[in-house]
Amino acid sequence: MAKNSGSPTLAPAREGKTDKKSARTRVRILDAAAQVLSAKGYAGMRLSDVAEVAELQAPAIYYYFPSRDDLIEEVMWVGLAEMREYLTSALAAAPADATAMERILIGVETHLRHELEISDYTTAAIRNAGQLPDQIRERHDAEEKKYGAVWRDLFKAAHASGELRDDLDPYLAQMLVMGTINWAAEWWQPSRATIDRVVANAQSFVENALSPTK
Amino acid sequence: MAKNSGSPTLAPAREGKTDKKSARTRVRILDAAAQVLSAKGYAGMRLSDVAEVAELQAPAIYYYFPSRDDLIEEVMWVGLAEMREYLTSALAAAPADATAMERILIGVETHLRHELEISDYTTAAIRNAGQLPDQIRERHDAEEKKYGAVWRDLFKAAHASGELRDDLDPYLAQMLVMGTINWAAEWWQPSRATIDRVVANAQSFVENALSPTK
DNA sequence: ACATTCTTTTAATCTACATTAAACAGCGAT
DNA sequence: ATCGCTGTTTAATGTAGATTAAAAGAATGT
Repeated sequence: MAKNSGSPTLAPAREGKTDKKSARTRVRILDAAAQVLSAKGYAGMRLSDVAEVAELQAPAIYYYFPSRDDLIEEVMWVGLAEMREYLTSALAAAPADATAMERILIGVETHLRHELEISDYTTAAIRNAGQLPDQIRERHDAEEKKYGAVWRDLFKAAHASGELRDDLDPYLAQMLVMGTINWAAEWWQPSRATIDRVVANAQSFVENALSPTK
Repeated sequence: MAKNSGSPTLAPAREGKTDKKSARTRVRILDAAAQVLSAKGYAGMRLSDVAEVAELQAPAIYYYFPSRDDLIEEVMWVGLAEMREYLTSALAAAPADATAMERILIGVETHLRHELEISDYTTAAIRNAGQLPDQIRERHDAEEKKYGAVWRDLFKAAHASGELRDDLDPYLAQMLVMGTINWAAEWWQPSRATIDRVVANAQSFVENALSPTK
């Protein structure tokens, strides 16, 4: 059930630390929190569980995070923020003459790969987005809006260039695509299909879902 | 935020009661629980919150449900079970010569309409499916499997009759479609689009996503 | 009016965490 | 070998919230 490979390298931006030794512990706690948060939910995430997964004692967490809520806030934020970084840099790397649809398919791939690799962060974010106390929710909502905006532009462009079937509302089309790819974190298991296969199927699915029939 | 219109008429099957007066209170509690469960999650659902929404005192809940977990189990179950009933009866009502794709689109419509109408039950089920204690999870998983099986048959049929593009894996295609429609409960708001519009867009989206390009 | 069964309320319990306090261990520099 | 800092542990503390007990309050039939 533990699915966190990568390093949420973004996180420590706030602190001025570029250390290595204890910074690793911090990440270990963050990963553990993502895992437990995803499995038990906002209210169900016990610090003792996080501690167990991170292999230390609960109060040690307070050395790195001022409170349980701060820890949760960071988990909720990391997945999304990283996701947006990946997406924007992937789009930036695309050839300048890429069509809107090609860009959307890049988005599908980037989103899926990142989502499935750090799925604890993703499912934590998905399942708990609605359950957060207002204070925590703010930062998360802001980040989510930023991420959504990137996608919105892609769909606007596709609509403008006639790459979107005209019986589809661009906003609804975007939401339907987001569902297609977000939901993957809920069902995907390495044993059922490789990430490559999922990506290929999703791209084909989305492209045909959106494109006008010639 | 309160979105429960219909009557989870299925529920009292277990008890031998066909009453009216207090049965209404029971439903009120169930609806309230769905709402709170969807908003706060399994661990975050306080009986006092449920009580407040249902407009009674917390201990009164114990008159109708043996424990918090039993209440939750029933909420998790009702949405799914009703959904399957709707789906199977809608499919049964379809003309005998309906194509596999037509049946899938019936499924899309049925699922979306039911989901968006009783969305508290749906989002509760979606968000908490992974967070339940094993005991509760069982019944839910069983029901989920039954529901998934209905869909699986639809996709098998579509695959067999060549109505599914052959670069799509039937299993993955099913999951992608489920994502498209399940996710709607997370973003849909009556203010953004009517249910009819959502249904129409989703059907068009799914049909083109799946159908071979002639 | 009264007994009986349903329904709901207020007043105790009891336990599981988050958080805080206090103490301990490693370790580099002096 | 001792000081001071970083990181971690064990031992309190406090509170929220599920559950249970006991007591009212309706409703219904007689």
